[in-house]
Amino acid sequence: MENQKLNGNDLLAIGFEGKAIGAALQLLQTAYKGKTKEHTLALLKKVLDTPEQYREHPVLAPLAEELLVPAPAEPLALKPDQQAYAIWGAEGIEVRALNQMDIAMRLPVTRAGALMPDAHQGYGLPIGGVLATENAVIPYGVGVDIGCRMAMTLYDMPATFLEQNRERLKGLLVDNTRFGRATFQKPKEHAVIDRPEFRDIPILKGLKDRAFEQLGSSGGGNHFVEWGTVELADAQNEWGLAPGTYLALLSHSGSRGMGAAIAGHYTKLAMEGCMLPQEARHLAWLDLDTEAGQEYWLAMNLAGDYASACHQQIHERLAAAIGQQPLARIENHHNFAWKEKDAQGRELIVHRKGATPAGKGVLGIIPGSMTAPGFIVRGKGLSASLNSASHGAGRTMSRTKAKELISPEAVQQQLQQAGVDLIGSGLDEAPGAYKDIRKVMAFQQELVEVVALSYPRL
DNA sequence: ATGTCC
Repeated sequence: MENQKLNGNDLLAIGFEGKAIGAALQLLQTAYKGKTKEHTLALLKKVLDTPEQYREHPVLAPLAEELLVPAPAEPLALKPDQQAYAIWGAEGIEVRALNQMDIAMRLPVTRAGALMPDAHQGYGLPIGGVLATENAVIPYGVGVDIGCRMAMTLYDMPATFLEQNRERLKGLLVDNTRFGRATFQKPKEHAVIDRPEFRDIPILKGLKDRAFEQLGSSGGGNHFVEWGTVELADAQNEWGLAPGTYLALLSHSGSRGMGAAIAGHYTKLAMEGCMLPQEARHLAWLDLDTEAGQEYWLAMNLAGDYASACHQQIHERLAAAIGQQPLARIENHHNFAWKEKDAQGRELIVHRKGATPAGKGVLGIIPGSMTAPGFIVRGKGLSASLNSASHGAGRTMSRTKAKELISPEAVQQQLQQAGVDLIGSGLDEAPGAYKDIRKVMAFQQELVEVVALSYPRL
């Protein structure tokens, strides 16, 4: 009798919602008829609070199962108006990259952004995009190759050393680097492989063995290791080196399969929990207060340290091979997220996806192409750029288009003209596939000052 | 970018 008065509104009042209301009302049609309303409501409240305890219950199990179904993620709307952001070298940036940045500036978590002069289309955030969010990290705002970076060591070089030792130096590169799917037969130990994250974070457990196998290797795509000469013009340089010409080893690579697997795993998680409109779906974020967000942050940092370890080993092997200690070392990553404070002292998550950190006095390396010079730069700390600069020249055409349009003969001629011995590369990395680095540097004069030029040789 | 599709 009493239960005839118990209706959906009573269930809403104690916190039931959605399909669980129907499931509970259905139960009440057959069970608990002789019980008081108070008794039944108290029981239902207990099921609502701890449904896992009623999974096996003879009567309440169907309701418990309904309560245990995870609620579908709420679709999130983009803000109607995008926040303003600064662009350097806008005339050289493809429309698709601009459109992607416009969408990123409409995310509810976005607080600031900027676009670098080498920008081009990527997944979600464009390459060359910088995005500052509040308490949220976007796995595709970091990119697939987490922690991808540049590293350079400078060596004392008698004027004619490189020219007189081309074949020997080339041989040392072939012997001491690994590209594509090749790895070292016996990888060198490194402390990064013993990090506790590899056992504390489930996804990393399965990635440790391959990470060790790939340690010290470079991968593919635009990754390289090269000998070159550095023309150091700045007498007030950080290393106290005399202006002049130095032998330089320059490397570009990232976190190999490990970073790619982390990016894939957490992007999928983010997209499941953060439903965005189709045009923004790859910008799904993880809240840093959630377990997944904190895990990604730790895994991303480990991938960054792993990428750094690979460069360390590359440079260690080649320093040993030429029997010299480096005079100076420069390193910077350009696919990563950092916790940084803005001008108001507010902590933001700054994603740089193919952008060089350029805080005041911060050194970085911006490579040109296989024939064009790279630039060692010192950041000027411009806040409108979120303390960033480009991470290279930027592509003028897609990889597919480059393979179609560029002839091997044309590349040969460019290499010869620049005095570069190429050990190996695809046409998709040909100089013609990239913008003119000198123009790109001209666009970003207010972001960085040039410390030295680096000329690729072999 | 990526044992280049689980």
